Amino acid sequence: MPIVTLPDGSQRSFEHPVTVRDVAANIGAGLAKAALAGRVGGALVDISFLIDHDAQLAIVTEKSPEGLEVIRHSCAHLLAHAVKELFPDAQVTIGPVIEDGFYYDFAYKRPFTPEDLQAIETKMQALAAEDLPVTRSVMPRDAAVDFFRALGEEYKAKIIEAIPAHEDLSLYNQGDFTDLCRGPHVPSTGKIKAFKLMKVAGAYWRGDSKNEMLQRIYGTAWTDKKALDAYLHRLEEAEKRDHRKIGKQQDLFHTQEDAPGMVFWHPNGWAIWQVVEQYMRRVFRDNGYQEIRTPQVLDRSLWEKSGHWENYRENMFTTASEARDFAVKPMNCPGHVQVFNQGLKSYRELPLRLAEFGSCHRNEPSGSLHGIMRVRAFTQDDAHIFCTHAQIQGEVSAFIDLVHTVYADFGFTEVLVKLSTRPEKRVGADALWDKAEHALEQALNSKGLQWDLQPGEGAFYGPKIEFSLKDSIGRVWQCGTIQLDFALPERLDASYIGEDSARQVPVMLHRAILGSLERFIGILTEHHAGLFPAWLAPIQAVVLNITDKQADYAQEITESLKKLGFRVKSDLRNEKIGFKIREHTLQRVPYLLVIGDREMTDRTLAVRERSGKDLGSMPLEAFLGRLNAAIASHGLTVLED
RNA sequence: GCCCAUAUAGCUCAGUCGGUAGAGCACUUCCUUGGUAAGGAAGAGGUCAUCGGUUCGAUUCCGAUUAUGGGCUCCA
Repeated sequence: MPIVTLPDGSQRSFEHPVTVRDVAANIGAGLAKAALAGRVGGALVDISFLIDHDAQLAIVTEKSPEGLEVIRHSCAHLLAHAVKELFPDAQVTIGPVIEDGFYYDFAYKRPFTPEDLQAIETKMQALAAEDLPVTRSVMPRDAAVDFFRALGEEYKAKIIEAIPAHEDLSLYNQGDFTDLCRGPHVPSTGKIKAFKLMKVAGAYWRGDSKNEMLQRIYGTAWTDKKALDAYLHRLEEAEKRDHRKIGKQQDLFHTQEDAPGMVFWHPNGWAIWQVVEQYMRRVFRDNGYQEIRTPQVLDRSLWEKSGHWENYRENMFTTASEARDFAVKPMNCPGHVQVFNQGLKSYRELPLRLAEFGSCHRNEPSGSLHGIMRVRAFTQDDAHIFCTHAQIQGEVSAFIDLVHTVYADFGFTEVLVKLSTRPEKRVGADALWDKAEHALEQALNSKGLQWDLQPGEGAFYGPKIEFSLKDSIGRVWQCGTIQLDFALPERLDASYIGEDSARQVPVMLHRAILGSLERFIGILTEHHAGLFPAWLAPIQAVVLNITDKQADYAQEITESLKKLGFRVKSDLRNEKIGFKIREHTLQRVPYLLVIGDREMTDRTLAVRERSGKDLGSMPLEAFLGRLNAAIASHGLTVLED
């Protein structure tokens, strides 16, 4: 005689065991129709699930995040169903829910074409229209292996074989299609109303590059057409702010075949770079770092000593001269240790913080290159802190504050933090790891920060903290990191004289805030959708004359602004003012300074923001006040656009 | 590196069922001196990514290479 407790605390008792569907119907016919699944206790179940004892129950509809997940999962099955109908000899593998949708991996003798995709989607729509009931059944593991093997589904059989023998498995059936699945699923295919297949791509079986390549079909699914359209619209918006597109439009940089994965910075892009670099240089200076510069190319023996030659040789650019092998540096740390090693160091000199805008080259796999976000030549805001074990926590703690300050200055207020601990393959004694992980944890907790633990994800030489920021459209970018290193100082013979006059090996902290400047500028570009705030904008203002009568005055204004250090240019072309305004607005110049006869007579400027807002005429000094305020605020308090 | 797709003017793209190509914008010249998102006219501009094959003939078909894009793997 189950008593069912609903989320609002109300209770209903029943004479017999009841299904989730029964309870929903008992509450109301509308709810019964809307029910997609149930949550009994903590577990998600089908609406056919039988409740035979007292339980907490929530009816899951499309209004809840779980409901949407169930729809997406069922949509993945619908995809597999359609593929099996159209391509009976394709084999199914797995089809999980992912952010915004789902995918399903298939093994098939030939690649799916875009036309296939269209046909599959049409088939899916037909199967959804049939509103086929989705039913669950249970089978012992070995029977399930035989069942799928009989169907010729080798991959599925392999998946099931990996499950312990004593377990029963649930199978879901719709029409002629049956798939192994934990569930739950929607009660019938008609509940899947708004979906679209997005793309087909290769994916390794079990995610291992040694395995064969399967074909993954990506799809998106939503509760209704409106939500689907909104999602597709979001994708379009994201595409509009693609840094590669904006980089071309605003003449920031280019890449070409001769230097894959390496960036040619144009004056506009380099202006942004300089702002970022000079800003970080100041951060270094104000926080006890000393900037250095180390060689680009170093002898092979150094890389052998550091261990890079052994582990990363494939990804290093090498060169040779006079019978010696060299490698272009993929990291700055070995070079920084060389600087540390010059002269005898005392514990009194620690912590020693050495910073470098280190230009590194890594021969990344060709398939992983992406615009300026993933490149082969990049520059980090890199620094290494040499310190004692006792200093670790203090240094990490100060760094956590610094990361947040810097991100806030760039307009990123939401920062996600992750702590990665010892991996299986590692160097250093466990006692050392205990201490190091503890120090990082303490530092995080002392800040009252929310953070996630990633067990086993640390580097082989030490644990690390990673900092990710969220951009204006909610995407997460991992940028900052601080990593403890117990191995490299020892390998490269770094030491200092301790209080006890004995030689000690310092701990080394690798740390970066922005990460790769190339990538960070890409992130900034997409974050701002090309509307760089005044402090970052490559051109901060353009002076426009109405007719060439005002050309001299316009030049004079331009020159005085340039002398004050602003990035300003004039546009004296024989064009109509509307034309010039359109061009520079499209170039996202923050301020347009229009000069006609009136302004020339009054010694003023007519100021227009790129948003189109007319600020009226003002003397140069008044504009300077405004520009300086906008720059100083980093665009964070002066709202525009 | 692996799978799939793509590569045509400075940019965005069309096109050629195999007979060496076209638009808009940009560019140059001329006219226009115009007050807040495109004034007008004329002109110039392409070894159709590279290399090879098929063919009387290839930008088009086939193959390879390179790069780019979307994924997968990787990211010290």
